[in-house]
Amino acid sequence: MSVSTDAVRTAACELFARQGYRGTSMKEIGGALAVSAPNLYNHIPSKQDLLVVIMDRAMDRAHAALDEALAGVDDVAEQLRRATETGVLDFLGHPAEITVCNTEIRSLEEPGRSRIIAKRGAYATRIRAIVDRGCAEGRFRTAHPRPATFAILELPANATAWFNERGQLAAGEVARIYGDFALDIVRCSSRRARPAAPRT
Amino acid sequence: MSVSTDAVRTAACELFARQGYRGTSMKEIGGALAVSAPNLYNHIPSKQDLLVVIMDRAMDRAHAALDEALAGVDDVAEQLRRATETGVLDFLGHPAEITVCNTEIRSLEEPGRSRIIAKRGAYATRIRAIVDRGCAEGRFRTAHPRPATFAILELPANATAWFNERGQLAAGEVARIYGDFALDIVRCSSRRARPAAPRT
DNA sequence: TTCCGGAATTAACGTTCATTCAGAAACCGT
DNA sequence: ACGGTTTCTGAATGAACGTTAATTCCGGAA
Repeated sequence: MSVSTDAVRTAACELFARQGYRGTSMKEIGGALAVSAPNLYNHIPSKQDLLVVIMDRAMDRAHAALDEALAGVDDVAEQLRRATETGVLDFLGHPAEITVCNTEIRSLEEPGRSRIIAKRGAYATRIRAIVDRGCAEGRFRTAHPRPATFAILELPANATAWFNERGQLAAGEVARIYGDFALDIVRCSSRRARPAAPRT
Repeated sequence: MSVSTDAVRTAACELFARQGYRGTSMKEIGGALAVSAPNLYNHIPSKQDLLVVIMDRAMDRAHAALDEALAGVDDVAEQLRRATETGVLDFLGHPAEITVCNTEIRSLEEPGRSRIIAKRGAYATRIRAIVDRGCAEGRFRTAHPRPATFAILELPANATAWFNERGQLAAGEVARIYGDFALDIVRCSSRRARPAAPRT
């Protein structure tokens, strides 16, 4: 059976996440697929392209997940909760991609770099808009929407960092906990009641 | 004037933060000091040693800053606030060191790696102890002290990430805002009143 | 059976890198 | 002005890297 383009990207993503882009050689990526390094070039144009495509897809997936999470939701507190929960679930479900996104932006070369940074910025802007609306509507009482937005944007990455150290919590519970953190950070006044999670 | 060991470390730290450890060559480090690459070896034993010492010192400084911040403070909420504020101020004051600490652990080789990871773990344990005590005393009402601790540990790094994008806020204000975030996250019931900061 | 195209390999190229070494240059107390 | 020490450089080394080239292998279509 032959090596597929996606298999190369998956193996590369795993190695990039663990060792970094520059710390991973084409030989290692090939080795993960029991294949020689030059053979990879039958399936992908370059090492840099691997990185760009991995990040591009992860960003698109994050945007799509946010679209779906917000569809039909009007309450701004519920929007923020869903956005955060979706982010956490997306991150927990694709830890390697996310690690690469968070640590290898500096390994990107133009023109991919600008495009991916723009996508990341667009995501931040969408979250920021929710926070601002919550403040405008008086639902969020924080006096610092900008720092709060940045803190919230980092929550999913934070969940990824320690999740699975021990397997005590299910992903859904983690997502709910972090959704609460987000509402705590903006000082949401009235939030919808949720069933209590077990103490962790 | 001759190149000092500390000057090499400072220049290396700046470059490591911007380009990554593997993405920075000894020639570049020398170039930053207007000096040849081989000459660096008259002042430092190896490139890896640069990374280890940078991280080691940053960790020691963080521990010392926490010592000082907690000295003579008994109230657990005030402890958490001071710990967070001190962390933010330390990070904002040494952004390059912190960036290196947060992104280049994977570039560490043994035996330095284990030692530095242990120091990082000890710091996390100290913060965790504060959160646990606050919960035990009933001051913190969060049902999830473990995730809360991890979220709080990331706050200083988060502040560093966006600080100075525009110079609107002074470091002290940022520290106070993040101190509030920490208390929000653990759901601290009664917190000491603070003068209001300007809206951001 | 023949033939073609993709998948794979080995060899090789040019580059970059960390590090070593031998010696030049600069500095300093005398 | 001198001798010794420190500081520095250019040349060189061996290894690793991304990538290209030439070639072999194999499965399926004609």
